Amino acid sequence: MLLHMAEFDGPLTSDALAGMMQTNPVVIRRILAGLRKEGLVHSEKGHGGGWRLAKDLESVTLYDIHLALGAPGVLALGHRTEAPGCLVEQAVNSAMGEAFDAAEALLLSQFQQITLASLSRDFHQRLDQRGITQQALSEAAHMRNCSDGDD
Amino acid sequence: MLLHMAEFDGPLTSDALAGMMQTNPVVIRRILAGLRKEGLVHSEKGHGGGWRLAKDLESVTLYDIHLALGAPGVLALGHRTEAPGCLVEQAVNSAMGEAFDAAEALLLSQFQQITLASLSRDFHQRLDQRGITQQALSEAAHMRNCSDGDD
DNA sequence: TTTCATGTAACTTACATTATTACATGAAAT
DNA sequence: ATTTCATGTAATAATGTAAGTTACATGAAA
Repeated sequence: MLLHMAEFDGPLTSDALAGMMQTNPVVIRRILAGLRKEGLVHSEKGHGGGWRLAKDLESVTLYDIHLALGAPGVLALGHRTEAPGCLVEQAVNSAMGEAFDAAEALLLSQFQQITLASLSRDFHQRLDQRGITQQALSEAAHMRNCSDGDD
Repeated sequence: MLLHMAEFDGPLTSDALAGMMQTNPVVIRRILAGLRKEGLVHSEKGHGGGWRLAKDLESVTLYDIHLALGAPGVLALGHRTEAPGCLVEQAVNSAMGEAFDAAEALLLSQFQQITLASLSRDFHQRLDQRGITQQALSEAAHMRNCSDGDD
């Protein structure tokens, strides 16, 4: 979504973004409200209002976004109990916890390497390969980018 | 659950296991049915029936169990669409996919290092630290191990 | 003053997981 | 043989979480 905002010149409304992301405007607002708290986006009310990126593409990583989204759990396999009385469970949690921590650390360290700028470059490369000219970086072009595929 | 079975001398019924795991007997059967297909456990009907480990503790790793459970997704953050038309989404999926694959590979490689035997050793170490004698490795002892804590 | 857009709370829907019920199958004890 | 016990499995219900929706307040520009 941030990349879509990056391509568009001017603010994008929750409605427009909801159309791109195929979801509800309120869902967009909920998500972007979190990102705004971390200074990633900026919003304006009223006529000509909407959402706008607040930072340079080079300075925002997937890790920043992850944190801004509340650092949700990355691993689907979870320990049930935090401090179980069962010693068997303690042993299992201990061993799996180490493995989980290592995997999560690796994932997040990679997130820190992925900037919005790098993703944007990749996106434009794919655009060129598809043979679409750079002329129209308008909302219409965005819509096309998102619906031109096979879905 | 397999470690509980390892400690107990003789077959354990779904009911007994459900008590230990604080869930329903049918849930136990469903799970263990999957493990049985991979040869990890064995079941017997009727009087004196129940569930029993089918393999040596040294020869079973968390990875084996993971596979036997159907190799469920390990990562909670997922791509929505498999082959999206949106080029932005393609770029994001590509970058995140690499990070995910690396993290998952690391986690599973660690699972391969963790055997039931190693977990059992850790468990017995914790038992000793708690000062419980080895004398009673009966079901009663199991129940105590699981309820003696602070939960 | 109207229109547009965000800000939020409250509520509803949808989905996946887990739990439960019910009953069939098979094995051992009586 | 028949009763008892335990798994095997399908069908259904309950639960919890995420997503979607409605409604309305707030603020800004036309």
